[in-house]
Amino acid sequence: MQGYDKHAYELFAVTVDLAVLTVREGALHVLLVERGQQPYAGRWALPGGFLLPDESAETAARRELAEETGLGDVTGLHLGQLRTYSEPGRDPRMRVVSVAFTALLPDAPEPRGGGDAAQARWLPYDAAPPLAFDHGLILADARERVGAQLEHTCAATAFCPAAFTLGELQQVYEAVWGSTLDRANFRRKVLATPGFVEPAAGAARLTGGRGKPAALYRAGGATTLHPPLLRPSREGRSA
Amino acid sequence: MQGYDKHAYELFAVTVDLAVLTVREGALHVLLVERGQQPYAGRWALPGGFLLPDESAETAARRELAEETGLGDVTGLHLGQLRTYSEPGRDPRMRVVSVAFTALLPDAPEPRGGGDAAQARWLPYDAAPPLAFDHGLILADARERVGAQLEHTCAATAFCPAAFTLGELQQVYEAVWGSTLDRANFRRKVLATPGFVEPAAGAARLTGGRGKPAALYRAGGATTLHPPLLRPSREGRSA
DNA sequence: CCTCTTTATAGTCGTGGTGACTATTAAAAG
DNA sequence: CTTTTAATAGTCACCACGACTATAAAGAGG
Repeated sequence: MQGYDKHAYELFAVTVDLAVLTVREGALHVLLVERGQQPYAGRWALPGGFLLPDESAETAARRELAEETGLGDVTGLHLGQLRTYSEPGRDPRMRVVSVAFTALLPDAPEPRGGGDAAQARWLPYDAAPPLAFDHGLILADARERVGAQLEHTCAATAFCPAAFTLGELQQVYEAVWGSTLDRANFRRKVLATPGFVEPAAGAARLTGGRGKPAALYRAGGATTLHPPLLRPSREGRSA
Repeated sequence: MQGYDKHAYELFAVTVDLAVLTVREGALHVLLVERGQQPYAGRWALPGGFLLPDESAETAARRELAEETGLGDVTGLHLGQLRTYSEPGRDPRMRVVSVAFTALLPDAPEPRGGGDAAQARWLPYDAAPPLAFDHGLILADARERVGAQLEHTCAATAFCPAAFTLGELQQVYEAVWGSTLDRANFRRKVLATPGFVEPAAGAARLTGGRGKPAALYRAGGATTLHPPLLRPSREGRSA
C-alpha cells in the first residue's frame, strides 16, 4: 500500500461470481445461468455481476444471489468467500478481477431466469456442462472448499430446511463428498457433538416416507466440529 | 458476469497485501513496513502494493515479497491466498480492493527497507503496534488461517530451514498456536505421519546447543496430514 | 392378514490415535 | 563429578471410530 502517490496504478473491473449449491434428491446441484451475450453466448456460467461503487464484495454477492434466485430473503443465508481469481486473460474482453463466493441453500426453489441471463437453472454437479470463463475451475474449488467445511464445521445444516431428519443430513455429506457413510456411525457422531443438531419439538417425519418414521431435528448453535468429521478414503489412512 | 454490456460498471484500484510470517527464537514474527506518506504516515502496515496491468494477484504478491524482503529467490516460497478485503472506506482516499496473502518464511533475514517504505522490520506478533487501514484485521485473519493450516497440512516445514530438528518444528506449532505441546507426543505424531519429515543425511544438530544433540530432518513430500494434528483446548473437547 | 422390504434406532467389539506419564541417553554448565 | 538441559524411548488408559449385528416401525404386495 505504500508508494501510493509515486506509482501509476491501473484500475480494474471487479466482479463477484457465485457457486450456489444445494442438495436435491441426494445429489449435489449448482445454480447456473445461460449466457445471452458474447463471449461464451449460449454457454452456462456461474451467476454473478459487477461490483457497484459503494458495495463490498459480500454485499454484491448477496444482492446477486437475491436477484438470481428470486428469493426475497437472503439474510442469514450461508455465504462464504472462496477465493479471488485474477489471471490476466480470464475474460477475453478485458481485465476482470473476480471475487468468488460459495452459497449453501437449503431447498431448491426453481430460479426465475431474471435480468440479463437467458435462463437460470439448477443442474446436477456431476452432469454440469463445460462452463464459460474459468468458472469450471471456480466450481471445482467451491466443491472442494465446501467438502472441507463439512469436515470441520456444522455448515451441513445450511443445506437442510428448518426441520430435517438425520438421513437428510447424511445425504448432504454423501452428495458433497461423493462417498457413502455408515448410517449408525454417522448418527452416533452427529448426536455426540453438542450443539450440532437439536431435537425438533413436533416429533415424527414428513409424510409419505417408506420405512420407520425418523425423528426431526433442527440446527443447533454450534458452528465448529470438535473433533472433526473426516471424510473417508482420501488416501488409505483415516482416523 | 452476464449483463456486461448492459450495465455501467465501476473500475477499482486493486492491491495485494502480504502477511509475511516467520518464527524467530520461538516467537511468531511478522514483516511490517513503516509508512512514509499520508494517510497513516508513520504507522506500521503490511507490505503490499498495486497490481500491475498484466499481473495476477499471485504474481504481484510474489513480486512484492521479493521487493520487501530483498530475497532474490522467492520461487518455491510458501504463498497462499487469504481473503479479499473490499469494504468501502477501508482506504480513506479511494476505493481499493485488496487481495491478501499469507507468506511463510523459513528464516528471518533482516529486510532492507526498500523503495517507498520508511523502513521494514520483523516485529513480534504479540507486540505489534496498531496497523494502518484494516491491516490489523488482515493480520489476525492470517494467523488464524495459518494456525488452521498447521492442523491439516505439512505447512509447518515452510517455517523451517532446509534441515531442522523436531524441537524447531514443534516451536513453530507452539508459536503459531500460542500453546505448548508435549514433546514426546509431538515427536511420535510427526514421525508416524509418512512423508511429513525425512531424516537428513548428516546426522546431528547444529553446534552450540545445550542438551543432547537432536537429529536433523528435512521436509518430506507429503502436503496433507491424515489424521490431522489438532491444536489443544479450543474448547474442552479434543480428540 | 402375513410377510417382505425399507428405513430408523440401538448396541457391541476391536483397533488405533492420543494425552499423560515415566525412564534413559547425551551433551553443556557449574 | 554432579547438575542441568534437552532428545529419545517406552508405557498405559481412554475414547473416537470403523465394522458390524439386532431390533423397531412403517409401507408394499400377495
